[in-house]
Amino acid sequence: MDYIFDNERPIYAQLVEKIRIEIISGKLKSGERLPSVRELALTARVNPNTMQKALVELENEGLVYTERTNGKFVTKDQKLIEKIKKEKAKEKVNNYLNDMKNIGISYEESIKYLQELGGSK
Amino acid sequence: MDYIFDNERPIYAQLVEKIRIEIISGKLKSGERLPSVRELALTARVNPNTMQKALVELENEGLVYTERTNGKFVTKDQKLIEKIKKEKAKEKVNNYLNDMKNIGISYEESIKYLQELGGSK
Amino acid sequence: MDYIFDNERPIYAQLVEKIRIEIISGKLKSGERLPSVRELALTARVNPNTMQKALVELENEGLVYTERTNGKFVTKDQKLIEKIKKEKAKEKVNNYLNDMKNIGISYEESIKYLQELGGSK
Amino acid sequence: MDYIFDNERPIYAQLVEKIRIEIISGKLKSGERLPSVRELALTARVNPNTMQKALVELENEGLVYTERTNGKFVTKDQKLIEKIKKEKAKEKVNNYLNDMKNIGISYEESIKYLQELGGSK
DNA sequence: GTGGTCTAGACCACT
DNA sequence: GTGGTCTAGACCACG
Repeated sequence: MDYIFDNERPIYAQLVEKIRIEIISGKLKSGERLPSVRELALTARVNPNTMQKALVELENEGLVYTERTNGKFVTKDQKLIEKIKKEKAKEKVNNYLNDMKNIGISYEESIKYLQELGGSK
Repeated sequence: MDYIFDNERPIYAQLVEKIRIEIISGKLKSGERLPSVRELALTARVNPNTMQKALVELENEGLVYTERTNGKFVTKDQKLIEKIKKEKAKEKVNNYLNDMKNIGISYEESIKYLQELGGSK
Repeated sequence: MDYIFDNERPIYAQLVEKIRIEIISGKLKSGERLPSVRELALTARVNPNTMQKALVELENEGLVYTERTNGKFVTKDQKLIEKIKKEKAKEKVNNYLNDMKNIGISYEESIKYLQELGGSK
Repeated sequence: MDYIFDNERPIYAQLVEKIRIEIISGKLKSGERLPSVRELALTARVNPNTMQKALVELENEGLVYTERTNGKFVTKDQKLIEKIKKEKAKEKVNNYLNDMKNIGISYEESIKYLQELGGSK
C-alpha cells in the first residue's frame, strides 16, 4: 500500500479503490485476514477514521466482512470477487470506448491506438 | 450542449470537458465564434459565472481565445487542436491499460476484452 | 503605426501610448500635421471612434491640438514635449526600481542586472 | 497585506502580484502555511472568492499548493521560486530598457538616468 | 451586446 | 475549520 494521494479526490475513496484492486487482482487472497485498521492506517499514513470509512464501504460492497473481536477479512465468496472484477473490466472498456468516441475516434481506431501505444510500453 | 451533470465532479470541469471534446472532435470548427457566455450559460442551464470559469480554463489551455468586447473564438491553431486530441487519446489509452493492469488483466487480455465487449455495442 | 494590440488593455489607451511615444521620441515632429482621424484609423485598423478617443486624450494632455477645419497637429511647444519625456523617463526609472525592490533586489543589484542583461541585447 | 488597490487593474491580479512578491522576496518562506482563504480575504478586505481566485492563479503558477481540508502552503520547491524571481527580474529589466528605448533614450542613457534618479532616493 | 470583475451568501465534503 | 463550488445579481469598460 503506497501512500500517494491525489489531492483532487477524497482520500477514503482512493483507499477504497486501492484495496478493491488488491482484492480483485488477487494480491489480497480470498478469506485472508486484513491487518488491523490502525495498522492499515499507519502504513497508508492516513487517519484511522479515514481508513475505517474506506473499509466500511468495502464491507457494504461485500468484498470485506468483519468478525467481531477478531478482525476484518477478505470475502470468501470468490464468485463475488470474480463478478466485481468483470464488472470493473467492463466498466473500463466502456469508459475507454466512450471517451474515444467523444474525441471523435472510431471503434476501429480505438483498437489501433491501443495496439500502437500499448506495444511501446 | 446537453445539461446533465455528474454530481461527483464540479460542473465547470464537466463543461470544460464537453466543450474541449466539441472542439477536438471538430463539432466546433477552428476559428469559429462561440455563442456569448450568457447564451452558453443559458443553454447549459448554469450560472454565467460557472460557464465563464470553464471558458477561462479552455483559454489557459489555448483552445479558446477572446476578442475584447467581441466574443470568444475557437483557436485558429489547428495544430494545437490536433496535438491536444492526440494527447487526450494517448491519455485514455494509458488509463485503460493501467486500470486493466491494476485489476490483474494483461495487455493481451485487455485487447480481447475490447473486441468482445466493443463488438456487442 | 503597427496594429498589434494587447487584448488585456483598451485599444484606445494603447493608441494613446503609441502616439505619445512617437511624439516624445521625435518620430512625429513638433508642429507636424497628423493624418486625418479616418486615415489614422485605417492604417491602425481600428474603428474611427476609437482613434478619435485616443486623440482627444492626447489633446487634453497638450501634446496635440486641433485647428478647426484644418486638422490635428503635434504641439509646437517643444518644452512641453521635453517635459513629458522627462516625466515618462522618471516614471519608468521609479517603476523599475520599485519593482526590483519589491522582488527583494537592492538598488545596486538593480544596476548590475541592467548591465548584465542589457549588455547581451 | 495592505489593502490599497489600483482601480485600473483587477483586484485579484493585484493580489496575485502582492503574494507572489512576498514569496519570491522571502517574506513568505518556502513550505510555510498560508492563513486560511477567509482570513486572507478579511485582512485584505476583499471577498473570499476574490482571494480564492488569486490563490488559484498562484497555484497554477506552482508557487502555492493545497492540502485538502488542511490549508494552502508556499511551494517547497525553492528552485522554482528562484527561477520565477529571475524571470521577474529579467522581465523588469527588459521592460525598462524597452520603455526607455521607445521614448528615444539609449541604453547608456538609461543607465545614467538610473544612477541620477536612483541616487536621490 | 460583449466579456470581465466583484460581492454576498450559501452549501458541501473532508479530516 | 479547511478549501471548493455555485448562484444570483450587480456594475463596468469597450466598441
